[in-house]
Amino acid sequence: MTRADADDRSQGALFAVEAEGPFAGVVFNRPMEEVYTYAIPRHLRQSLRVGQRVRVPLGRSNQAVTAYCVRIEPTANVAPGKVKEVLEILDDPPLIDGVMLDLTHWMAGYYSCSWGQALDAVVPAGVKKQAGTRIATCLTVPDEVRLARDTLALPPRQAEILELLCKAEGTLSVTDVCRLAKCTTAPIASLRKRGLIHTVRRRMSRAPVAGPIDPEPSENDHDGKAPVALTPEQAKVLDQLDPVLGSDSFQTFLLHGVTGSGKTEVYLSAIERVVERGREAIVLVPEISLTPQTIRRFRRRFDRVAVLHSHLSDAERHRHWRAIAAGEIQVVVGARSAIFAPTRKLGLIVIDEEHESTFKQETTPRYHARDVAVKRAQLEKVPVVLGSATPSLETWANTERGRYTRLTLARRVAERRMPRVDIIDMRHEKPTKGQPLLAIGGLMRRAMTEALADDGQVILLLNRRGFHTFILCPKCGNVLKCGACDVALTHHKERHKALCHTCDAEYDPPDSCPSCRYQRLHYGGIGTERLEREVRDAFPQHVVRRMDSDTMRSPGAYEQVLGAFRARQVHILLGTQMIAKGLDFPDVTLVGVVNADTSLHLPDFRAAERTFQLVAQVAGRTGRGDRPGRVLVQTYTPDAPAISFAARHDYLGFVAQELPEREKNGCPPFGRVVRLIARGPSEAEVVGYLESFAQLLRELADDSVRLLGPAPAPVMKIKHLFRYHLQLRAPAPGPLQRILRVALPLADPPQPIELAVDVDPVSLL
DNA sequence: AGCACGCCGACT
DNA sequence: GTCGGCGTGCTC
Repeated sequence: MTRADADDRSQGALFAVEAEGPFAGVVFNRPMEEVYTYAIPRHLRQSLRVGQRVRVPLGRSNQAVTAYCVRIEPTANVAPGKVKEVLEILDDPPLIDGVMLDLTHWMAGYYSCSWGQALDAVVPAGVKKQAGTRIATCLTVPDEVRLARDTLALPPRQAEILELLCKAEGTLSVTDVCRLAKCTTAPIASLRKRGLIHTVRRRMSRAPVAGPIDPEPSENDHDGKAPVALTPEQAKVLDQLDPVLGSDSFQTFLLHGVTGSGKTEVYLSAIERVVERGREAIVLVPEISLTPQTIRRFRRRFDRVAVLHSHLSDAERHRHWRAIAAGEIQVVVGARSAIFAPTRKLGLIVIDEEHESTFKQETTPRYHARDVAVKRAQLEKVPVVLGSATPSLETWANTERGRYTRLTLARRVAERRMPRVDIIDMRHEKPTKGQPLLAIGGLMRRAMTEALADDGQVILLLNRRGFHTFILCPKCGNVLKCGACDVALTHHKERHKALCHTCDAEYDPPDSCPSCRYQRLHYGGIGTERLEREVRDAFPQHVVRRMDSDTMRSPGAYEQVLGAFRARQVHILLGTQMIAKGLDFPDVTLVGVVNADTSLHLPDFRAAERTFQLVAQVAGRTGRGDRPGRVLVQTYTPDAPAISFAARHDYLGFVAQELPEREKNGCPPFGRVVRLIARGPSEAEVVGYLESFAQLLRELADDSVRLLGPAPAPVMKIKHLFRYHLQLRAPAPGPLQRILRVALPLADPPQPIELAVDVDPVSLL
């Protein structure tokens, strides 16, 4: 097929070929459900494999588009006149193995996207673009020339080059030869002309020698590979895991271990046994936990670790992918998408902090990496370990139902105690008259003074960025909002801007009310920036550092601050969620939760669960050394179960309290939710569309399915687009999937309106 | 998702 | 008379 043919629109029929097997079944990265059948031209028949990407002509214009080959079959089940030919194979070897094909097929059904879209989410962009490689012309010497080369009378340069090529290991490119023989391309061209060497176009790594995957054999490496003595609890858990590790059987474990109980050591020991048996492990952690500390721990224990951060370049990601696919890696550590790592002989999957909502992808396909991991483990016939101090209620319910096996670490390592947690009822902390409201109450301040005097370090959590969290007109009651979003603006004093945290729009802080022109706007609410100011003023002798997404913008800032905190050059570390998870600093003797209520009153059935998790997690950051730790929790709702159970380290109590609430409302884990979000520039059209969609769903739904809405989404407008949603709830996922499979193709949104389907949503905002 | 086809309004 | 708006439907 020539280029001219491909460009000629009127000759589409020329692309259809006489049906002659075998045929390739391909899927597209588009919302097209079916598998399309293409003929395989003779010259590709030997090389085409399932799991490769191909270029195929599509549509009347026969535009060449990329597709994934998902099967090869002897006969075509389509009208023969329609079948066209595969144009080109893009990958060799295939990118996707059989298990990943099955996994993506399952994802497509479960998360209501096309198979091609699921496949496209699995392959990193850098791999698709073949980043870090280029096409080079390689030179080969035919065997008869190789043997007879001494008998040939050649000019000196050409003889030299031929000798070079014959002795070289593997093939050399034109540029390699020029460099080695210190010549131009002229003698090479002459050799080619005489037919003494041949050329092959080949894709090569751009870097002459690929650098090491594991660049930093860290500073104190000596304590490295020595096995660590396990606590009796850890040893018992490992004994329970051991028979399943490397046994080719699927089983899901929940490792429920309190903060500081040594879950990571259990993972490491389990992975060690898997690696000893020649298998590989995938470890998923929330992005925020990919700290140098965590990474170092894995690198000390294993020789070949691939760490997949979000900040890898396309080329680095590609290199890692290839190394994993080549079986050169023992352990893959990474965030969400690392669940798709192309391991060769997977032996174990670990999901650390399995309750974390960052495992849910918020763009199509909206998969949950924990649930995908369980499915992958099932397909690979390997065990999967979900670890958490505060398991999600879904996972907990699965242990109660006997689907998952529960393993418990109830005690901290080294006989350390859980920290004492005191709740401070802020309703009794009266602000001094005439003074602005302070973030830190008297009790908190005193405890900080004591901890610091005792040479301890302090962590303060406040889950809100900015200086003031709202700007209000006291005359007309107007709260200043983003022009594009239905969201209150946050005042960032350092940047002299009022920011929208949803669309990142920046405004100059107004000095009068935009609606009534009143001059004395009230700036209120406390964010991390203001907390920092207050703490610096109150503790001028101590070094204070703030960690939130504003101060952590430059690469390396995170490591820098944590390093300084570890070295005790920083005494008080304050910040958002960022400081609540996974940090392990032995000298932290006080953790203060500045406002435990921030996440408690959100319109989301998981609000209580989130609050419980956050308080319990941050409380776990103290008492990790020889000294006991203490936690203070400031709240206006001290009786909220999420807070009081967290204060008592009582996960089971919280679960026993929360589950009946969920059951009453048919919320997970007592049912499945699918959320449909429509957005568009015209509110009336968005509502109209969702209303008609809801009508269709009501007609299709059986009695087990409940439909809620349409209703405005809690954040009703983002970037000038109105958002409405509706929810489908049912006891089991089956009926919901069936309804969607029928309804979605019948209810394509009209022009500018977009519809997102969120199966098992983690956020309802 | 693209992209062609088709059926109605303002222009050389 | 045509150029071009974007609604509808198909893609092996």
